[in-house]
Amino acid sequence: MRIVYLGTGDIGLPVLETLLNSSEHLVLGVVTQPDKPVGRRQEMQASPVKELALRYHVPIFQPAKVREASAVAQIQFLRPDVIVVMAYGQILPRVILTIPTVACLNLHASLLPRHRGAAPIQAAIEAGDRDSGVTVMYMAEGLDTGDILLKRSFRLGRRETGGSLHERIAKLSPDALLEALFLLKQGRAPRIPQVNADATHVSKLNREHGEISWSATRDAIDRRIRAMNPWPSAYTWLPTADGPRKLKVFSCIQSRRGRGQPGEVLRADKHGILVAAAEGAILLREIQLEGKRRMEAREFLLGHPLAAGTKLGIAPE
RNA sequence: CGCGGGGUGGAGCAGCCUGGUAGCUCGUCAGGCUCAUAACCUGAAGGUCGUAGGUUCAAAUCCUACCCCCGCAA
Repeated sequence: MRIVYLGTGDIGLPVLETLLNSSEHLVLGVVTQPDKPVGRRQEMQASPVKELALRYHVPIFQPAKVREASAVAQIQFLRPDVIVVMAYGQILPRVILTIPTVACLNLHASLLPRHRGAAPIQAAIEAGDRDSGVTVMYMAEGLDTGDILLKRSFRLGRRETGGSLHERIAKLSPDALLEALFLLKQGRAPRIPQVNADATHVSKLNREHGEISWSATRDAIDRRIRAMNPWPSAYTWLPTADGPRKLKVFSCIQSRRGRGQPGEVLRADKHGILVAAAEGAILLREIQLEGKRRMEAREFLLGHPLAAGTKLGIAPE
């Protein structure tokens, strides 16, 4: 089929690459977000999707707003059978949804209607979901409200992180899409409305979502640390002579033992830094002080002695 | 020129402001203690102090330029 791909995030790379290599399908063009200044030096950087499209010499479109008439006209001009959208980063106007002759599909990184919105991967882990996966749906005007074509799911691991789940979904998605396209071609693709009553919504993540609340349960803290790893990463505040400094936490182990004020360091030794939660405690394993590299807590303690009783999580004024 | 922290034996850090013997915790190696050990004791090896210039009798420390790592911001 003739396909136009809209995407920016790297979670869609396996999907796009599969389409590009497919003999069944033809990628007519790729629409992705404009290059943006990025990093400490604010250098312009292309999206990973653009890089991939460049290697395959596929026409690339980077409208500031896809709703602009010129952008819409360009997509129309390509005359796609199917539009495939994954992690594009802009809401599509109705006029685009009606361009493809067969279907306008979106791949969403959750089992809809659960976790509609911008950060479904982190949400699934933080919520403690048993399963996650990818949903292929027909796009509608609402945010992730379209009818479902198919879903692929799997069980979440006990130590699943945002990063690992992101990768699993990325790898699973090409297969889900190929099957959806196959069903469409055969004319027997299902169209299952979402049960709106079961829907949950997740807003776009910002950094504050990563702040650890030590008055939460140890399980909630563990889930947050795993969900935010590696981005935006969970963090707390470490008191120093120069005031509180941000301490990122990448991994931890729940501990049933230990009692103290929430946020209080109970012990700091080669096993890690044991911090009291509302009930039980959390053993910090892999951490990073701002300005420093990421390292094991054991390593960190060699150069930063940490006395029991120190209170973590007190933000600067 | 977006803001800020940092580069010191293999690892993590102190020392720099107020130039003048290279320090701490750990690791490594050897020996000892022990039924035994990731524990403890004793000893040893290992450093162009990011790079290149400059100031000085003397630079890890002061000045200049550059390279690299990281946090914020996007």
